[in-house]
Amino acid sequence: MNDLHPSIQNFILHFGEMGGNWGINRTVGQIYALLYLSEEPLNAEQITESLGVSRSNVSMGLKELQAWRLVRSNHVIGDRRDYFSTPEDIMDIALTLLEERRKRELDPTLTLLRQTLMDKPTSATEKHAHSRMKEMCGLMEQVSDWSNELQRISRSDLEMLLKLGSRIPRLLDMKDKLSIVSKKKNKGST
Amino acid sequence: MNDLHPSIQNFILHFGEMGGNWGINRTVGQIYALLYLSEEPLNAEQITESLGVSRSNVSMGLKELQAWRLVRSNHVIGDRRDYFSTPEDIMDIALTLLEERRKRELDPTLTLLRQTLMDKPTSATEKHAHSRMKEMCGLMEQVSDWSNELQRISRSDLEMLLKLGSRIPRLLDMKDKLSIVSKKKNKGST
DNA sequence: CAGTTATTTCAGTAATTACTGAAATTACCG
DNA sequence: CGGTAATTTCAGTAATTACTGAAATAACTG
Repeated sequence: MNDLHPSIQNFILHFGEMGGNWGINRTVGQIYALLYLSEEPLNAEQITESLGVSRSNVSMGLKELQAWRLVRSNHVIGDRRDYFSTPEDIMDIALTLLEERRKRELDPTLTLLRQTLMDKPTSATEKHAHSRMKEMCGLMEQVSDWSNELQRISRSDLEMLLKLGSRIPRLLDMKDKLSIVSKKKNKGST
Repeated sequence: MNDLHPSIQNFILHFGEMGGNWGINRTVGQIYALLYLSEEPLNAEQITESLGVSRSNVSMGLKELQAWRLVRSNHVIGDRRDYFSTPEDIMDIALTLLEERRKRELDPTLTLLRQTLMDKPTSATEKHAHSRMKEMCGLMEQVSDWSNELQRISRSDLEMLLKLGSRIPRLLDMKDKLSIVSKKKNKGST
């Protein structure tokens, strides 16, 4: 943790502290931050020294980050050690994060909801619960679809979409107008 | 936890277990699930009985859910107790969740990044770290803008947007065509 | 304002999660 | 193979977080 520039230290410490809010622990957050800022890939020993945590803790942290697909291991010729790095492209990182969170936070609930909604409710209480679950399921499916679509579309479309910012309503307005136009032209093409 | 229909029980238990992935604890997840499915608002005592946890634990859980703005307290005339419920509209709930998560997961990091990026980097290492932070900051700002925009737009626009699903590229394509048209007509109105 | 009920706070404890160091395993090398 | 370096595993422990019950506080009521 020493011998790092203060601004880099702060970033690493911050990621450690934010770990709680992000569902990862301190060390995992710090490892990620260190690798994210590092110019070249680092081996486990270097990470251990930089962060001042145990070698085994680093090993477990790296495993978790690899499970998240946020860190990958590279190899250097003539060196038996693993070197770790984060993907270069910030957009890759964001998409990975989005997909992994969908998998962990949405999918299990969606599965449960779909199963539960197979049965017809009987009592009034059940009917109400059933309809609440249906609303939740519907929304989660839409969010899940969006997430999947973002993974699919071209990088340039993705960047365009992100840059939209406050111009979203204007875009939707265009959509309306266009679909009216195309309806007139060729009888309703949603 | 007894005297609830199995499908309701499962939902509550699932929310409890998912708590870990969502950054809340088991009890808080269970309280939310119970209130979400409940036909009418419940008081703390009823929640205590339904879930089989201590009264004080329920009190703390409700406090946390209120801090998240996911649960509100209502009052019944001629009854001194607080009754708790979740907002009816699933879209309200989703927007609240989105905003609270932005506040907790994005804003603090954004603040740190902006501060750090005020200083000019000197060494090569620092320069690289600085540029990485800049990329992260830029993306986070775009995501944050989107999140804010979603809060602002009309409910019908929001629903339209959510329903888009796999038609996103088509929409962006329209945007392109339109902006070309308007450029031709009145010399560039980005 | 004395009595009653509802709610919150908080110190102590239970449960869970994170971390370490030692031992085991894996991967490579001559 | 036997030797060595790198990595992982895991039992034990430390640290953190969640939960409880008792006591304090707050909110009403006659």
